[in-house]
Amino acid sequence: MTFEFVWIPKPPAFSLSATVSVEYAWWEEERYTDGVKWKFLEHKGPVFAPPYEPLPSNVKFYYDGKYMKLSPGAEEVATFFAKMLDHEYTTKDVFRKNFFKDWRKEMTSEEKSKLTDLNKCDFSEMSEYFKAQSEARKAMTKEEKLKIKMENERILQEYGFCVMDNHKERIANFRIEPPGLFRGRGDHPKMGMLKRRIRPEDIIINCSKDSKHPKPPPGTKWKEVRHDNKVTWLVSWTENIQGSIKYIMLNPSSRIKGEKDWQKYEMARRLKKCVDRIRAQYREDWKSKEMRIRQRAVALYFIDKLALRAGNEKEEGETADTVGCCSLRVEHLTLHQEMDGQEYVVEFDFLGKDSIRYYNKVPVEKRVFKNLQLFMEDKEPEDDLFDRLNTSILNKHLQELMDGLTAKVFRTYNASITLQQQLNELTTSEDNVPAKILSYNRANRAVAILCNHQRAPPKTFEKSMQNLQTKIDAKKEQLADAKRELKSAKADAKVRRDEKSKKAVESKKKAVQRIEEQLMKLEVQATDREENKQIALGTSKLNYLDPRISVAWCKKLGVPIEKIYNKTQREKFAWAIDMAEKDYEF
DNA sequence: CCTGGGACTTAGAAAAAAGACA
DNA sequence: TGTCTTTTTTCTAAGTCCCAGG
Repeated sequence: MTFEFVWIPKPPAFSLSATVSVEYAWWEEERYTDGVKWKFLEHKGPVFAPPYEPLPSNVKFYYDGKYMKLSPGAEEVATFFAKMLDHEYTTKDVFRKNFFKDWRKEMTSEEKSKLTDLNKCDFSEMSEYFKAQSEARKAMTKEEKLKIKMENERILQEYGFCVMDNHKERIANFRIEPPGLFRGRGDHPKMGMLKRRIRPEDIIINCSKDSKHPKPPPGTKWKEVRHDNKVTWLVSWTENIQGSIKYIMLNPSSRIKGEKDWQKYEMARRLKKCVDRIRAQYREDWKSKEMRIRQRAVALYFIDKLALRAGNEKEEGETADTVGCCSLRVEHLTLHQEMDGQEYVVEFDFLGKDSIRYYNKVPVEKRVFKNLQLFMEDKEPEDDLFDRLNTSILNKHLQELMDGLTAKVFRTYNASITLQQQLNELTTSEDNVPAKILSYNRANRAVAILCNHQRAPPKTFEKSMQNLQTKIDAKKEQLADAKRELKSAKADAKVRRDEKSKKAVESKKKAVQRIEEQLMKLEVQATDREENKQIALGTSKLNYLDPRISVAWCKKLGVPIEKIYNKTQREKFAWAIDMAEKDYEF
């Protein structure tokens, strides 16, 4: 098994005190069973955001057309806004209002009394300055770029790894989030608020007692150093926008993340074994005389059939207004007794996680339809559809149906089983490799559609499609030429009847074949890209599809694993690549 | 039961790096 | 060898789910 990290040849400036090996197969070792996550943990702490560098004096800020020198604190916050000036965010009312309110808190009392209207603030010189800086960065010489790269590599080597139980592991996010303006997604009531700078005094360090504790920067102190081996994080701090805790944790390639990921798929496979029983049960429950049981059963049906998320309650006004299954409101669905020749159609239209729109028209069984009518009766649009249900009730029920079962397991299960089925349906061993990969992507796509993984169509999508079409046209012409040449070579060979012309025919034939193959590849690529316009495959690949299904498929059909997983993905799924044989079944 | 905090997974956008192309 | 395009990596927000304490 190869399990590679990128090592630079020179030794790091600092070495962790334990003796460790990097290459190891954690999946061959024994696991903790008692909630203990590790016995030894040593790391160097976080990397803080670079301190603020004041603007050069020739970069000016104007208020109401007049130059104004800002105090360092106010200037820093102003630069956050200036850096986003080209972004749509800065045109939004809520963003501007929140920003201005927080900016004023950083101003001196003099500034506060002068700067009273954001519309009169002119950040354009700052904005130009930052654009020029980023241009300058692009235009740096090779040597300068290399120097920066080396420095980053050094920091990675020093801070990017930790030792957990005899093994050196990669840390995922060892850099503290820099200060800036909060960018929520969708209609977020807090967009534009100032995300404050994190100092050592805000930081809680978690490591083992017997490790070399990380040192805070000179002249500073950590908030706390604790030794909690029931959790996996190395560093935490409380963020000021929502008041939630942020963590530094390990990379997906690490043992601690990998084991959990593996477990997740094993849980989904357990669901596979009893899903028929559970489905029969909730169908029975549609008829229950108890409203709460009916609601629970219909919600579970949606979660199973449509792969909806559980839908926890959210605090109103604190976040964007989004919902999942249990938090659906009456206004999010429309019932159609009959639609497009189908009976009992439910039209869903709501914003889900990340304010991604879920829009779907689904024919449902009569009993479900009737239940929905009942749930919606005498309710206002903004009322909860499932007023007798929440995620806690639902999960408690699921727990009783199968040990460890929760709502999200259905998403994992349905995603993985769909991939497996689609791969079986779409691929044949006779196909060539590009055709197999197109089929794989289509199977992956079916899952992404099920899970509603969308992306904004790339800004350059149309152009990139056109470019590809141009290539295809050129290739077609090239093919026509090659065919013509082949024809004349054949005619020539017929007249001459010598070895040389025969050989010429053969080589022309080969050329035609090669070009045909290239053309096919381009056409497949075009199809793939077109179908992928608004669909994001990455999320399902990384979080929902049992990697062993993909590994087995590759092994069975002779597709190199690199065609399916890039380097990062291969690192994350090293366990599956090592374990799964071609006959693996989810 | 209900609430809030805590720990962890999942998510798309944006930035950076790599690759293709002129 | 720079320039444009595509892929990969980084970033951090936004979910899920569990648990403690009232």
